[in-house]
Amino acid sequence: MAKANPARICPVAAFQKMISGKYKLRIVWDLKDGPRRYGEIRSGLLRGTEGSAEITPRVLSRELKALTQSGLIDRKDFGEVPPKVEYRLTRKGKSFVPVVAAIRDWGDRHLTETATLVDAAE
Amino acid sequence: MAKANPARICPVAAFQKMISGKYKLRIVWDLKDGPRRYGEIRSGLLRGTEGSAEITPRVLSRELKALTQSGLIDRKDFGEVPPKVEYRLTRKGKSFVPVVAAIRDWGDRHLTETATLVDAAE
DNA sequence: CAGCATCCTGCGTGATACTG
DNA sequence: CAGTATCACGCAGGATGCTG
Repeated sequence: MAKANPARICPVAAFQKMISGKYKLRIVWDLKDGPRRYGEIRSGLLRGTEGSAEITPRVLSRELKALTQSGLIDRKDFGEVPPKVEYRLTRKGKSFVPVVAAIRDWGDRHLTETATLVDAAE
Repeated sequence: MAKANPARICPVAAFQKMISGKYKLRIVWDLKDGPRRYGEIRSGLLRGTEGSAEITPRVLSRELKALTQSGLIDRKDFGEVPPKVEYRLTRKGKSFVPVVAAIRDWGDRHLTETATLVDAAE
């Protein structure tokens, strides 16, 4: 705890900041099975997104960059000519997967359909 | 692996939607110890928020309303004169606490201080 | 294929003032 | 005390078009 900061930052707040954006969590989840190319990630994100407008490169690019900066994923650029780039989880990213799993798990049980009010009765 | 659903909404997306907003997660966390009044929640949120501008009533009110609609918390209005309102976790909300705990836990280990790039090296 | 450059828009968040 | 009402603004996020 060599953190003599005036106001310790809340881990939850930091988390929210880190995964802010519609796709970050899903990207991490997608990468849990191994490295994926830019296009693969893009296609993968289309499934499961109801109305699903195509995710624009600008947005995806941004998310990937942010995730890279957060240290969750790693960008591997294979030489040149037809561009090929792979993204994969870093150690930190892998350690994060269980958390996403917990989120998915909970979401599966309490969200995704009827939910919202069902067991709020208590 | 009951995964036979057709146009299923992604649980992760649903989760993100549900906890969108800077304070929702922290509110839930705050309420894990028991019911709290509006003002208490408000004060509680100030601690830990670095630059921390006072959270405006408008925002807090909105978050609380959203959480109520999500079925995570419950609003209990004691009669009238001087207004007293308590918020507490519903069953669903309580079931959500462990998830937040996981998030906090992970955040404590990988965020909150230097982080960001430290072990991205791998 | 894997992006970047520009423009545009909605909404989340904050500031400020008022009320039952 | 526990909110609501208005105004204002930055930024996430989508649409299009271009490139090495």
